[in-house]
Amino acid sequence: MKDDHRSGCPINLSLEVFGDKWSLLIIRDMIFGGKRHFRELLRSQEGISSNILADRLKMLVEQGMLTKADDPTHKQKAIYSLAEMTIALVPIMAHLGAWGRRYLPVSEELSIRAELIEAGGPELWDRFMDELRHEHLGLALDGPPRVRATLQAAYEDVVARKSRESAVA
Amino acid sequence: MKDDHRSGCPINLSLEVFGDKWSLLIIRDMIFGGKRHFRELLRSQEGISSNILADRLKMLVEQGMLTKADDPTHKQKAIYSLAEMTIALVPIMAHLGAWGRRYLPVSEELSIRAELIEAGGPELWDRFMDELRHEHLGLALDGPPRVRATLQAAYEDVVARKSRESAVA
DNA sequence: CGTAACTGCTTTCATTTCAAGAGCAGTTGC
DNA sequence: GCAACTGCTCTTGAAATGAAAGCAGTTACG
Repeated sequence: MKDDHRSGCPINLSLEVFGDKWSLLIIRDMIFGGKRHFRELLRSQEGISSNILADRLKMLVEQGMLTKADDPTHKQKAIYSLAEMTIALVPIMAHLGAWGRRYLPVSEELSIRAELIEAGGPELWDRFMDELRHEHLGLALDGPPRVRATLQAAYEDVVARKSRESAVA
Repeated sequence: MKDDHRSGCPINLSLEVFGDKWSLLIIRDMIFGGKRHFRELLRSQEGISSNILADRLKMLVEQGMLTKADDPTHKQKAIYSLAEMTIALVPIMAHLGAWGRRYLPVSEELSIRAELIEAGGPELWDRFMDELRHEHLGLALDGPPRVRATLQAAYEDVVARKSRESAVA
């Protein structure tokens, strides 16, 4: 019915799911930024516009990458959650970040997370994926979550330091 | 001058380079299909059209992902080569193929390569990357290249088997 | 109770990109 | 000599994108 795929190649099919300029950024913000709501996702570094965001969220939900639920705390809020297949992208995000850091003109504050994730290696990725499964899928987690908090703290340290430096200059 | 990037985030910058529906397929065909010429790349599984192919090749060359040279055997032929930064995408391609194979409706013949690459693990990837460096960058390689040939043979086996099966049915 | 801020979108419209196909100026093999 | 091949380019219509404004509520707060 919906099988209008260009080919059955795994790489092609993957690109059909998130091979555009925005889908992976939304997923990035959910994974590393902990964002769950429309208005949060709208405040991306790159300035996605609301119609595109709405469209991509809809497609990602249709494709099983995300799920959408009502937020019990607010009748108009929707909560988006990562599905397992999206959590499984963490290693790819890690590689992608490492690759970008190595070959492209990244900024320091926006690549500190990528640096830590690269340094942490597969063990950190697994730990992080378990945290995400806990947050988004309700699975048990032993010990408190800490990976994203650590990444976030490192990011804020860099921002604070840069702010101090530019104040001096 | 040309720094009109949406942000300095490594993932975003990576997407600005190959975050579209075609660039990675071109790279896939060069890496796994051994394609080097325009007309070869035009015969992709997915049917890229010539203007898009021309545009993407131009952009990939501009961004340093590929290099273009005259083919000594034919005055009108151009040879495209992978740059190191593109060879460095092999692990990402491997993960991407593995992910697609796990979560998307891939076809058997087009995913056999992904299966072998996943099974081979980082050691196979490194070996393959050395072969690519040999082919595209002229670096030394000890022993004969064999990874792509092995992948190709496996692909052809599946195609042959499927052809036999459908002949019976 | 009033009101300002916030909720997830939708609509509009101009601009850009994509896609299919035909065509082209040569080059090559036979 | 001629058919097949070379890497593209051009044209044309369709589709996607992006900025901005707007909307029908809901909620927090004084």
